[in-house]
Amino acid sequence: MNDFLYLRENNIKEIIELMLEAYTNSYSDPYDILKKNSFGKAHHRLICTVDANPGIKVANLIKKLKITKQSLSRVLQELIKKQIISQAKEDIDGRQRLLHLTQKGKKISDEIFDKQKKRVIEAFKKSDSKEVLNFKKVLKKIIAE
Amino acid sequence: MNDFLYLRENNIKEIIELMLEAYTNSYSDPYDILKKNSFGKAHHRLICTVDANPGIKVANLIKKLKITKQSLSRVLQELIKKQIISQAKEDIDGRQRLLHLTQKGKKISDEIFDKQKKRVIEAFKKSDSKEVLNFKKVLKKIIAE
DNA sequence: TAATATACGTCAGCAAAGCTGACTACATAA
DNA sequence: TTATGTAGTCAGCTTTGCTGACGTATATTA
Repeated sequence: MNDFLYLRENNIKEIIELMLEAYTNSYSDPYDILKKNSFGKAHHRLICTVDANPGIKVANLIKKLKITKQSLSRVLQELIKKQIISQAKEDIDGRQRLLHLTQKGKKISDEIFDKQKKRVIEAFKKSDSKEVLNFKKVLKKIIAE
Repeated sequence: MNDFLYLRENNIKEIIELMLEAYTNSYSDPYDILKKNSFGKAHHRLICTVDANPGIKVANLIKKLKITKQSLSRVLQELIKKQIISQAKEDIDGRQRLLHLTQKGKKISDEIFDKQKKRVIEAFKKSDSKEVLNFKKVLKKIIAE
């Protein structure tokens, strides 16, 4: 099939399943914090994405999360009302709304992150810097089209 | 905070968000194949997991996917009826059901995989074997408790 | 052997999170 | 001024998750 072992179909298939499992595990860890705040998985993904992309536009959020604006809106408006996320008009193009975590939002995001990071830190502690660097590099390449 | 750069909070947070994005992207690629077969995301995850874990028990599937047996059952029974997944009694413990993809199931899983693998192959082609090896190693460490 | 525990399946109902389509409000660009 | 682009909303639907209760077959244990 292919000269490079790591490009063999079986290896790719295995890695695709590992990504599912790693994601599922990582994003279920902060379950209690989310429940305490009456948040679900949709809120979780939204908070994480806004935290990692401060000032993101609604349109880009939709692209990243791959959901419709109606699905996003239901959750986003809820988080805006609860003052977890704030929106501000973009200066140059006044149609766009730039999203940020509020102070309150940052606090909750950090609480979520504290639970979520443990698993990753444990994994990274058992790895050397080169491995972690390569992990991140490949992740980014998978995301890029 | 920490002596090791890769253990800094900001890096961990970024990586956790990259995992969300990589998963979201990878698992949305075979959308057309799934739709063609009237399958949703739940079917997708189930097929991938059984493909990667032939002979898996229902109880272990529930643990891996982190859903209830009722949620699993709805989708699983549908795939059994459509002869995508087969179940067989375990020899030693007759209560357990071992799950496998049928021939038909393998065909569909491969169709899904063909779409899904492209993104990963592109990423791996831009990487060297060491990077891919480390990517997989770290993924596994994140999964392990 | 009889009681209990385990693995799986099922019924009913509910909640969360996704979807489509149609429409409005406002801002920008042509 | 008109057309296009960004965001928000209403209505209704499907999919995917949940809880609780119960049934059946098989193992295990007292």
